Amino acid sequence: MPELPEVEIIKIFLAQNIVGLRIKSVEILNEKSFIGDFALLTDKKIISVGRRAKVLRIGFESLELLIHLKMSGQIVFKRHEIRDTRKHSFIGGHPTLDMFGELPNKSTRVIINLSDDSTLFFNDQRKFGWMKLLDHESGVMGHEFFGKMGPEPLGDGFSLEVFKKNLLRRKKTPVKVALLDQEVVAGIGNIYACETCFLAGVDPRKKVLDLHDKELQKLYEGIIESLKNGIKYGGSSKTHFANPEGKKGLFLDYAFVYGREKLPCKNCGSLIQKIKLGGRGTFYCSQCQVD
DNA sequence: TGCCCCCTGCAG
DNA sequence: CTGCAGGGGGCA
Repeated sequence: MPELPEVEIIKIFLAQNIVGLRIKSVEILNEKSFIGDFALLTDKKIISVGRRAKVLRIGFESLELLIHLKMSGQIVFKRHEIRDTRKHSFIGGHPTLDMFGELPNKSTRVIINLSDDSTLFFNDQRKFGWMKLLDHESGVMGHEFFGKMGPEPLGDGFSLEVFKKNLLRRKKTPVKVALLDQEVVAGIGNIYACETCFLAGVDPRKKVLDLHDKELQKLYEGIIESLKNGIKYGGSSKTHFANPEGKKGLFLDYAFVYGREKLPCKNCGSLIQKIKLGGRGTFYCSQCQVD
C-alpha cells in the first residue's frame, strides 16, 4: 500500500498525536508481525516520530520501533474518548474509523495501548509488513539498517547530480524499474514511479542508458512533483490506505496514468496502456511518453 | 539482473 | 478457478 507520501501522512499524524505518551502494553496477535522483545516497550515514553523511505520510525529514549507497512499495512489511531466507532460515526466527509470495522478486526496483527487510553492498531491483511524493535546497543539503529538506501527525494541531499549518479548505476534497467530501486532513490513505489515517467514524458520501458540529459532532468523534477502531490492530496487510497484516523487519500483522482488503463490520457486523449515491467503493472501513455 | 516467495482477498 | 494487488528479501 504505502509509498513515501502515504507513510509521510501517517508520520505527520502520529507526530501530532502520540509524542509524549507512554506505551501501556503491547499485544501481539501475529507472531511474525513483530520482531524483537515487545515487552521492552512497556512504560517507555514516545519521544519522536520520523520516516526514512517507506519506514516509520518511532523513537524512545533508548529504543526505536521501525514499522514497514509493505503492501497492505495500516496504522489506526483510536482516541480514548471513542468507545464505539460505529455508534459515534460522522456522516459526510468527516474521517471516521468505520472503514476499519470493529477494532481489532480480522487483519489486526499488533495492538499498542497508550498511556491516555488511546490505542494504535497495526492492521495488515497480507502479513508482509513488520514492526521491528531496535536498541542502541545492538548498533542496528540508523546507519546499519538504512545504510544502503538512496537519498530522501524530498530532502536536501537529493540533487540532480546525485540522482543521475545513482540512476546510472542501473544502465540496462528499464527506467521505471530503476525508480523502484530504493538504493537509487528512497521511497518511490509503483504508483509514483508510473506518475513520474508520465510527468517526464518518458517511456517506462526505456533503458536508463538511453535517457537523454533533458529526460533525466525531467525525471528528477517528476519525482519531486508526483511525491509532493501525493502528500498534498492525502495519499493514494486504491484499496487499503487511509490515514490513522480513517481519512482516505484522493491522489488517484489526480493521477495521470496509474489505474487508468483504457481511459483517455488527461493530456492527449489517447488510451492509457497497461503493461508489465519487472513483474509489476505499469501504466503509461504511448503518445505522451515517447522519444 | 530476474524470478520466486512471503500472505490474504477480491475481481474477472 | 486464475490472476492480480501501494513491497522487497533471497536466491540462481
